[in-house]
Amino acid sequence: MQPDASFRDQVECFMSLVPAGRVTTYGDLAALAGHPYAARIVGGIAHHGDQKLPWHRLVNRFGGLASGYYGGREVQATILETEGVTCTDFIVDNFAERRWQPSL
DNA sequence: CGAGTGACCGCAA
DNA sequence: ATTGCGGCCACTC
Repeated sequence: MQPDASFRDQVECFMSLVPAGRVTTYGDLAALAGHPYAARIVGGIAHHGDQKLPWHRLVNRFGGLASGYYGGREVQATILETEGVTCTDFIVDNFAERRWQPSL
């Protein structure tokens, strides 16, 4: 969270802080970056951002996997299971309890 | 610089 | 209950 870090940088920063076995929503990341209404930007950036970041831990507010994820949703689901997150029909199981939050 | 786009969110019909 | 539409903001071309 550098002062000169752009919205995109802040999102990527929080993203890298997300622990394995935990997921977060676009809206939450956007709000953490300081723009609660920029949830779409997070997704847009993600597609153009670094695949090295845990984008697979990004889900919509329903806890469902994103559509059009790099490689395919099945890949993301598999990765999430590898992280310790169980998914059913591309939906994170116990999403409410698996949702990661920075200061809560 | 201007316009278009986007892996979303929320509400209305 | 489900479906459709608009809107906010930042990033890309």
